[in-house]
Amino acid sequence: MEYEIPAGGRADLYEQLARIGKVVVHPKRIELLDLLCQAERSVEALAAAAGLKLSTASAHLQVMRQARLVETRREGTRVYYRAADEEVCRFVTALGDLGRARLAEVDQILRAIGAGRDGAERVTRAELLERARSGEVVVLDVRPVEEYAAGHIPGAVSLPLEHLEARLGDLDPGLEVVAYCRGPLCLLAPEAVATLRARGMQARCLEDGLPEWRQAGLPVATGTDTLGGAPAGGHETRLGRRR
Amino acid sequence: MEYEIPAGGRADLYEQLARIGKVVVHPKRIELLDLLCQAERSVEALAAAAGLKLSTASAHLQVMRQARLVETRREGTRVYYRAADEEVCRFVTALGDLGRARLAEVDQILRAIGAGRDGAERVTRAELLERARSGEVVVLDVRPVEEYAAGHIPGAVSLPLEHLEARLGDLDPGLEVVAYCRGPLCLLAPEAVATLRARGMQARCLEDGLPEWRQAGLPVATGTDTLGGAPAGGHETRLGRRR
DNA sequence: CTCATACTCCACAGATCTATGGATAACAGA
DNA sequence: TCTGTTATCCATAGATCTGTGGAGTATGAG
Repeated sequence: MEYEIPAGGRADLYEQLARIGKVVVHPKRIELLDLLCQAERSVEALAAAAGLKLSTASAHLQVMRQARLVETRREGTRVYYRAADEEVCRFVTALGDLGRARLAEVDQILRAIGAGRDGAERVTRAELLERARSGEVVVLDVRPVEEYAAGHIPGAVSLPLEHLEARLGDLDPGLEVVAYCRGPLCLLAPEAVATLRARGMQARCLEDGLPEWRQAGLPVATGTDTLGGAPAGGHETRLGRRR
Repeated sequence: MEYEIPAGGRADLYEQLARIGKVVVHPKRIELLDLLCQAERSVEALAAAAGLKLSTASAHLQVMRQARLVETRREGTRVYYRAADEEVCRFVTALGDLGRARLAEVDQILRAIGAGRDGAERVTRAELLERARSGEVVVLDVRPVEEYAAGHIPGAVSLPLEHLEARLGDLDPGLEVVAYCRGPLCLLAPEAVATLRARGMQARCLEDGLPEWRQAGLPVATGTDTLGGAPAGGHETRLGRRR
């Protein structure tokens, strides 16, 4: 059921753009797209992450595919979806930015849930680059490991929020921590920072998340060669002292 | 009928963003928003421009207002709508960019209608700035006068496409013309350039349109102090020799 | 070949959206 | 106050969208 090539004039142009609009008219589709901007995932994983039945998730994904915003890759019996293009992530970012700029409710929700910028200034990308080079800070990627593997700030350490408590002792108390997550609408990094500060550690959030980092043209590393969140090889690894 | 403040958690966040999505799910609303990114207009004018009945246009505008993407100003018996924010225009631009990047149909339509980049490279903003400073080119704003009045490139001359033929003689044949319009999805400038070239004149399109110019942080002039498109004060004015 | 897994497709009922004509409201001018 | 203009609101019928369970399909393992 491919889209036929439109015959008419200008009107069709906006009709085509509305195909994209159709994707972001449903909250769950925005959520799915947001997830896909972090890393590719199977339908099952997406359904679980967004709290959807499999058939429903699949249907949503078809809508996104018809708008060409996502593409698929088959691996055995499993189908992996991914954002089709960097431009797609830029669009999702723009949507989030617009939401924060225009909808007071968005800020209210963020604040209510706890993303309150509790007095803490965020670290700018420029500042992080400078301070990371001189080894003054540990950069913590608090997203799930799959997302870290799909792309992360070079030199960042993967430590998913769920494992933070367990590995607190491995963090060098002498170094400041800079945590980042999916972006300004994501609460992982703010929560991590709150936890760390409760223990008296120096910690701040990075402005925005990985997608924005990538969109800024900064380098992104892939793979999970570093110490993962799930302590695989015992606990003798010490975070924040790499080289 | 204001929106109630959401109580729940993360889910509401995407629900809020979907309010914005709701605006761009309908082709006519995208068209209206696109128009409003150029200049404010009355409901009547918008309805006419988009080919809608008054009541239908009003309904669409209400949707856009509930999403806080547009604001209104009353003047006598007439209500003027405008884009609420520069961020709104950025979002519309991002939508268009995504459409051109992902939907082959969009490019096809543009090409079919005649926006074919007929071999002609477009002028970059940087190049225009440089060449305009040395007075080598005439910058032509071929959008309707209202849009020119609402904002234009400083030094640009307003000459709506519909009046181009009539005022061809006023253009200095020795200067190259750079025409611009609403943006990459707009056909006014390409048509103007085609017309000029058919007369053997040197003419090129500017890359993108005024919204992108503004978003690039470049200066924008308002008002219509210059020679308008409708020859008001006779024809003795000669275009392209301003100082 | 058979079975299990991971998806996609389908039919359908309930909800939501759209366009439209006419009623209502706000305002300017006389 | 009365009238004409401009815009919003309302009821409604027809179209489209959503979620769901179950049937159908592709792939891999045994």
